[in-house]
Amino acid sequence: MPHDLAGAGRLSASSLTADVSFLLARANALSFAAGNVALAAHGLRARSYSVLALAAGGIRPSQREIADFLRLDPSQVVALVDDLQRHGLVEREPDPVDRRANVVVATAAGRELYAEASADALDAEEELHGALDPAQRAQLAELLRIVAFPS
Amino acid sequence: MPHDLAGAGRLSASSLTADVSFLLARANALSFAAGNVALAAHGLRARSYSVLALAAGGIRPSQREIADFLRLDPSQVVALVDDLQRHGLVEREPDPVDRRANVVVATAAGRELYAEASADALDAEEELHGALDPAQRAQLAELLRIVAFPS
DNA sequence: TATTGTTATACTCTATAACTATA
DNA sequence: TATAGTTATAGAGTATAACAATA
Repeated sequence: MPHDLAGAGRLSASSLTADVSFLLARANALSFAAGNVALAAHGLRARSYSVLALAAGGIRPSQREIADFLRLDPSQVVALVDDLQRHGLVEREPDPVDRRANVVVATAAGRELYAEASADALDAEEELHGALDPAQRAQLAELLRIVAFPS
Repeated sequence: MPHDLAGAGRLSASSLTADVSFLLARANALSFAAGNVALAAHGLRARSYSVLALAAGGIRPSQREIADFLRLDPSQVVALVDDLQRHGLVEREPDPVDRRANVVVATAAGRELYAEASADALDAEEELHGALDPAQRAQLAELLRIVAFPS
């Protein structure tokens, strides 16, 4: 069943409608805006939330790993971790096997805030993807993983 | 066949991997960057290319329609159209039935540049989606249309 | 009253280069 | 020689408010 592009109006006839890059950009813009609204109540934004998620996951990532995974410049990670640390949500720990590297770990307060924020973020995502059934949502995630993490 | 997140390394264990918003953001960042590289040779960027695409499609969109479709603020469209017009790629025409509105149409030069640029943009997209077969690509586009244009 | 285009402004995000300390 | 983190800076993108002309 093809989608009728209800929200697109007269311009749904444009060739952009077939452009995956454009669809990706528009879907991301909606998702990003809705996510930021949901996260604002917790003093977070999309980027700081992502860093907190990695720090709270028990993986003990280095700043470099965070930069690569989130596709941020390492200097941006510095600023984001600075901000989270200032709010007592994460700590920098020296990597015992590489004294150049910092491992970023969430504090107890950070883990708690992440739990609260992620619940709201998931609610916002539900809202955004309400038109997709669970199978479609899983399929979208799978296809996006392939595009987002090319071998 | 599940994807192994080859590019994600150790952090593929993170819960972000299941977060469609995050995957959308990362896929879009890659797509956006690759697109801008491809478009730079033509003096365009993702946003100005999208405006040119709408102007070159024969739809005669108003600036307001462009803003809604591309999810830009109307004031951003002013700047983008200004720039394209300065380069002789589009013209503003008064809408005969609504004197408030400007209709944006591509010039001959604009249509020609769009043809060249879109070929390169499609090549870049091929590169990005090389891991997807045609059926998967069509499926991704269909799912993204539903998310990008909610009813 | 509401909408289209416009100007102005501030903020966030992104990109690049250079430096330091370690490896 | 290369890599992790850091600082600094400039540019691109986003968000908001206000205004004139027109509906």
